[in-house]
Amino acid sequence: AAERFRVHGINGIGVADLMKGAGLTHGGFYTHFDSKDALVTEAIEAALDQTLSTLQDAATKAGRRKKSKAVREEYLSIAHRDNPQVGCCIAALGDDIARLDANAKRAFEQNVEKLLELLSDDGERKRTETIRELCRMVGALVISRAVRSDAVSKEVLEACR
Amino acid sequence: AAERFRVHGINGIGVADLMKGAGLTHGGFYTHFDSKDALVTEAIEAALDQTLSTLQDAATKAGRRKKSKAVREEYLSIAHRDNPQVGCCIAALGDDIARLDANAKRAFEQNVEKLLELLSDDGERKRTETIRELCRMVGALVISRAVRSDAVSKEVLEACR
DNA sequence: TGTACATCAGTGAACGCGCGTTCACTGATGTAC
DNA sequence: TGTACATCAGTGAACGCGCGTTCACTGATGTAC
Repeated sequence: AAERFRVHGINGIGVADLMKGAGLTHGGFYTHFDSKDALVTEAIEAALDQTLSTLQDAATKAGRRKKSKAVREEYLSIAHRDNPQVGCCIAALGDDIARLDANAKRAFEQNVEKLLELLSDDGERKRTETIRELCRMVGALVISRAVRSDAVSKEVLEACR
Repeated sequence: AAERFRVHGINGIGVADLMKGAGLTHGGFYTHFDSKDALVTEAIEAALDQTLSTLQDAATKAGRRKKSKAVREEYLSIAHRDNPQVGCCIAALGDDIARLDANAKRAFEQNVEKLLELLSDDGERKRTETIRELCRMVGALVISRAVRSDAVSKEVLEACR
């Protein structure tokens, strides 16, 4: 579900399709979740965590180089643009999350804080600066996915990288 | 429709509701549009134009000050955050547009180019720099709307302003 | 080890509902003579 | 000016469909004695 929501949007995929994707019939869904909304909340939390740890891995592998640079390059890669199903929720579901309830927004906010920490180079950079960088990264990914020409899409990613 | 789509998302509002909002019944819809998709395309084009001209007005009123600064301040205002129905489509519908067909994406891309021009201070700033600024603005608005606490939301807007 | 019963994830038909779309019809307006 | 007809935006019932959700039932597994 965490993958499908990112690809199709929250209203773009239903319970029956999700269960089919899991190799089950739709009826059994409610043995596991109270409602689709409950699943949405859990799926978003899972997706946020998953992408965070991908970026943390990129930071760890960076070795002596600045962590923020490694994170930025991973985030603004063509691979990230082309694989929203395993990518950042802020970029893939930001608009949907803005319409969700406080629970989803709280999880989202906590994730934003963790990303800011990851971009801070162990406290070396100012919070204001890391906020700007995160915003730039998110905006770049959204625009690079919504633009028609591949040239402009790549130009946007590169400019922000 | 251009307003409702920005508030509820493209899948979040239907033909019948839109027609009711116009004071009509749903049946007459197809006298004016071939399909909901056709309306979506036209509505997005209209919304893009509308927000562009709001920002152009802000630039014009700026007088001697840098236009880009005036645009940025208008874009990253609390008023813009709280009124998506008349605000930027990139931030309100970016995720949805990424899932639409080439027509919508072309209109979107043209609008991005116009915004970049508006941010260029009559060609004074480099394209790379204006791209970065646009991405930062879009990301900031998306995040400020999806975050739970008002304090963090305002902090994000202010950091990018 | 063997039988009886309880548990419970999963099935699949069915629920009411709203979706996008179609269509026969209405009734106000414009045009022709 | 008055009558006859054409046009066409808008109406509202109906279409098939997929949605989220419910529920009686199945059948595999675990537990008790």
